[in-house]
Amino acid sequence: MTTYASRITIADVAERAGVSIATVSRVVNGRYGVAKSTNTKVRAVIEELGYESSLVARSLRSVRTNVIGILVSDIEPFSAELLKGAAKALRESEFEMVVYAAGQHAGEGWERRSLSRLSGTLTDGTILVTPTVLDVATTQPVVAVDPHVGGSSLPTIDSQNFEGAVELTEHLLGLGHRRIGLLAGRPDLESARRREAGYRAALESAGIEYDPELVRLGGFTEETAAAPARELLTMARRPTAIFAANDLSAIQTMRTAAELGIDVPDEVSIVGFDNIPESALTDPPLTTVDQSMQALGQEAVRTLLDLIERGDQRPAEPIHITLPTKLVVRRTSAPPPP
Amino acid sequence: MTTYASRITIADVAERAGVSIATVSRVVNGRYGVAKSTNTKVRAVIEELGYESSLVARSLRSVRTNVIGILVSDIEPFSAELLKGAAKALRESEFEMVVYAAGQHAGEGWERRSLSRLSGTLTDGTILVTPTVLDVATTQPVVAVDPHVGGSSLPTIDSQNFEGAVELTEHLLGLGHRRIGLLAGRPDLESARRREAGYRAALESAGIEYDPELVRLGGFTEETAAAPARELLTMARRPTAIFAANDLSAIQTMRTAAELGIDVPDEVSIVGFDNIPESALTDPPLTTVDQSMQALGQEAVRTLLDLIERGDQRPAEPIHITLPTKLVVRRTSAPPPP
DNA sequence: GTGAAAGCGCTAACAT
DNA sequence: ATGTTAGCGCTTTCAC
Repeated sequence: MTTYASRITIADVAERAGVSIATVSRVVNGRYGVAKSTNTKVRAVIEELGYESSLVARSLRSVRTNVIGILVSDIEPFSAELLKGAAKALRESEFEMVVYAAGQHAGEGWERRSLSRLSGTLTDGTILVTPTVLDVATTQPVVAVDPHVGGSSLPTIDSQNFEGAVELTEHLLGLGHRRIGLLAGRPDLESARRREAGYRAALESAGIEYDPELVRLGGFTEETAAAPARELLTMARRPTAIFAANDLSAIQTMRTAAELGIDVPDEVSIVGFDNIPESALTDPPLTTVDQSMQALGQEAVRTLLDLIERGDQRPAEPIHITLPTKLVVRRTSAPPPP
Repeated sequence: MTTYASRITIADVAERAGVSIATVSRVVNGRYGVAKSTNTKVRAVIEELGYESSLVARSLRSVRTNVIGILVSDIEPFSAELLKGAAKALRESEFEMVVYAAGQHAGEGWERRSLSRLSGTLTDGTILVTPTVLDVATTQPVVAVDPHVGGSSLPTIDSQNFEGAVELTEHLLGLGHRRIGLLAGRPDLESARRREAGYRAALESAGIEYDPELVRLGGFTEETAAAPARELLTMARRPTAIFAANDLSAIQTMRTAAELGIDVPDEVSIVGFDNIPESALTDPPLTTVDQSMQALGQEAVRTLLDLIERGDQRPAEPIHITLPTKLVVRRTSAPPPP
């Protein structure tokens, strides 16, 4: 039942080495103007005591920390993939990263709160993942990934949501489907809107009239998708295919279909969007659109580091990078039942 | 080309509200002894200015931050899964989390460095993921997940590596394999050692002599596994099955087999360990052992929060939680060629 | 009920 | 070459 030891500070090192804390700081940061003998002695003490400067205290004082922040509302399949990509991109740099997950504190405007809590200190720049507000007063470079609202002045990275949705819908049309349900995301999310627009555009090109009856709001989570998925699946004239606006809601739709004893894909085709790893694990594996979440993360890091290097200025030109999507045909899509 | 705005601090709020910063601090933290009218006024200004206290500055001063830290050397499939689990467990608490990824700075002893940089400030406690050293002088509660060395005094969460390896090896034996190669992890990693021990124990029970010729060090990464995998696959008398010590090296082995034109599983069975999502995406999907990385994360969070609640003392009894593993038979394992 | 002031660990002038 | 000092933004006594 020992209590925890107290942390070793720069003062401990200074005292032990018989120098001032300023000197220790100089040694730690490799500044010029320290006698070789002093340097050696201080280094020895640092080693002996196992001292490591506190990122927190340091960041409070100095401008540059060589750490970037990635703010997510939660760590789920989408953000986890993105983080893998970000970490990969960071490996080639001198930067480290802190990920801040707001968790259940992620109510409306979590990104603004998290941003003010971390930015301006701790980090040299920040990546906002699927932020819901974008008019953040920033102290530092900020890059938004897949923001929930469009038309931002912030540098933004997203995917070809519209094109992907068109391709996916055309895939269903090509299989012979004419009654295609849409389990849409929330209308306040930009990516959801674009996917819905793609769905409508593809229908229109095929000369099929848009039927609002076949469209339900599914949100982007399993919880919110359950009820509307059930509605779609239990309609008198059931759609022969359902396009769920993301994989999580597609997976939930498959689950609901299973509960109702409806076979996928023989009785109804179900397709998603994102290509999270989990989508390949469903039974049968899900047909979806790959939006390369890792690439989103990599691109966001590259853009941010570039902005940081560039110094304390916003970019002259608005930055808006859109990455390609790709149809991934697996086995939940098939011709409609006769 | 605007420069970035400067951050709004407690002083800005105080000035605007015509009170001292101490009062603002009291309001922010809900302390007693603030007149109702003052409270209202200060809150209004906070709202107006969009002020949010800096986690960094706050943590420097006060003990409790309601934030836990998770230290990983990198974000890859294993740690990403673990983070998902941790985030899930955190949703039921009032805590938020910061993940610190050391990235390329993750040399020997990264966890000690990262720990001193973050702990004692910023966080109320820390989870160390696959740390290589364990004799950390801690200021706060620390929980280790899947540590690389055994026999630690730190609270530890890991999986039944031994039992899982036994079960996996018995699966191969049951299919009729007698020459089973092992692509082992590094001997300095506890989990790798346990898996190897399980492999040997299963062979022994089956009355098969251990053949060091069939064992190669594969490390736990795709890069390090490539060469030894090739050695195993190109031996004069090739093993009929290969047990790779984790999924990443198993996936690399499959890749190498494909390059050599060796069919999996008809000519050689390949199995892994971990059940990362990627393991189900290989062609054919990989037979492996599930170690429920998400559960590791959840359990680590629960243990840590418990320690934090308990106050500033180390637990009286050593904590060591071992989670069950489960064989996942997919399609890379089959009877040996005749 | 509120403000002044000390100080958390550190860096960056400014002295010497 | 080294030390002294002033903060960074915040919380917390201690006065009033």
